[in-house]
Amino acid sequence: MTKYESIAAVIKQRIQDNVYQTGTLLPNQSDLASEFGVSRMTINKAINILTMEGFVSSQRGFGTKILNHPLWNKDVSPVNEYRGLSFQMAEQHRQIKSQIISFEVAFPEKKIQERLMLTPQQPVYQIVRLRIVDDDPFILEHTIMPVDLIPNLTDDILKESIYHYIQFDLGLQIAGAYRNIQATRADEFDIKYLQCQPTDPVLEVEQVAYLKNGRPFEYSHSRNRFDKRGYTELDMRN
Amino acid sequence: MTKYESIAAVIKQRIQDNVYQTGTLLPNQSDLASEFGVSRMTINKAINILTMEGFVSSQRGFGTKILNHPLWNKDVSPVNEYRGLSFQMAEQHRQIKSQIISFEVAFPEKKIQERLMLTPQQPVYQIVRLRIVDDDPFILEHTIMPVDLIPNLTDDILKESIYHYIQFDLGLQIAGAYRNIQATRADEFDIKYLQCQPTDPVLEVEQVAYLKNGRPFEYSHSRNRFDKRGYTELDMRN
DNA sequence: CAGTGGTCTAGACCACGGG
DNA sequence: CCGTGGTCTAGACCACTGC
Repeated sequence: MTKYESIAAVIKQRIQDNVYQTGTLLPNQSDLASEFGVSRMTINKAINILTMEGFVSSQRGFGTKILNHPLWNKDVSPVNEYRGLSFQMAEQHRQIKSQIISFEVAFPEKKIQERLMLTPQQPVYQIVRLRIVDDDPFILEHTIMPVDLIPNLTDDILKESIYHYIQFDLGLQIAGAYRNIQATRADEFDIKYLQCQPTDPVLEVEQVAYLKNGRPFEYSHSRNRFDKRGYTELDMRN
Repeated sequence: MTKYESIAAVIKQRIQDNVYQTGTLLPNQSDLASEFGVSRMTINKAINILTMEGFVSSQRGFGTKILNHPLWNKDVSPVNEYRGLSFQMAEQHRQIKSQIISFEVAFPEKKIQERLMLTPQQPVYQIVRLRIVDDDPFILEHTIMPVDLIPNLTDDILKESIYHYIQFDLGLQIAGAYRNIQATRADEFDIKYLQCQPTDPVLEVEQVAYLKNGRPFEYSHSRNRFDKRGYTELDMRN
């Protein structure tokens, strides 16, 4: 934990505790620097985090205003998506189960070779999992990962969290992801496993996720029941 | 344009011109600092931008690797969403027309009062526009904005770009937006104006956009034809 | 005008990855 | 071990806001 992260956490707590009230201004950066015994650049970095997370908004020549946060009750940590669904649900005290529908190894198709930067000879896992939250089918996930990057994947890991395995057991660092979100019609798979009607829409999230070393490690399609789950984001800038 | 923004632009250009090649490492930050005649912190800030935009990925103790960018041909500028659809389409040399379906002023409903932080007595515009790209119906936008924040809105502005008017004519600064993306069924409006079938899915983006001064200035629902438009994002971290 | 945040510097120390 | 990027400092200048 760096200094600016700790300071951001303290200020966030003060906002939540109404020590700093919504609609008012934060103390100026110099005063905060004195209070925390750090340089102003460090305060500036802390405030940048809070800006990205949507808690405050700064204006040169004016000050830093505390915003009425649209997602107070939800998770807005900067690592949001990369802890996987398991973590998110645990935070909301919801029970998640994963049913493995298929788990195979094969050589990648052309499209996958391109997306994951693979040769035709590099095998991939092909995983289909049904994520069940509080006993209701929620998301049908089709995941493809290179075997050489993610070795020794087992049923036990798939039933828990792949992301936990990648980050904590393999020690790999995740850089980010590219996503495309579409609405589509339910297909036979969705009808069977998500228990959709044939005329139901489905929210489809296509994702390619990358490691810090530059290699894509996951290509996935998440098919979400339209009445159970949306996709929420907070997009704030400096 | 700040120094770190210019430097980021130069480095990005070198990547595009293959002066720095995909998969190799960038020169180290000290060398770049010498070359550009700036301090290393400035180089660091420039590289942060490139990281957020998905061009490079840094690892402490190793270096900064140039990534195979998933969106080379698309717009990844950091102000992506805030220039509005008009600007995006102009960049792709596509023709956009806006048909005004309704444009009224009214007192806000309860839900809108909450979302836009208004009293029941503060009037709002209620705008419905059909965005037509290359002569095909594309998006049906329901937009609500407070009259006091966005004065003197006219038909002419609505046919062009509201975002341009807000930023350039009114001089307001946009902080960001909260979005929720859902798949839904087509309703009568969609069928009539987007020329959907009754069984077609629709991609719905609900958005609340904020100014830097903390006031929400827009509540909107964009209903996108499922076969014409998805929602794409690049989500990279440090 | 005084006060604010945004940027920038020239150093420094440290954590980490690789040989 | 060395070289890397990440952080941090104590200042400085500037652009902008509001009065």
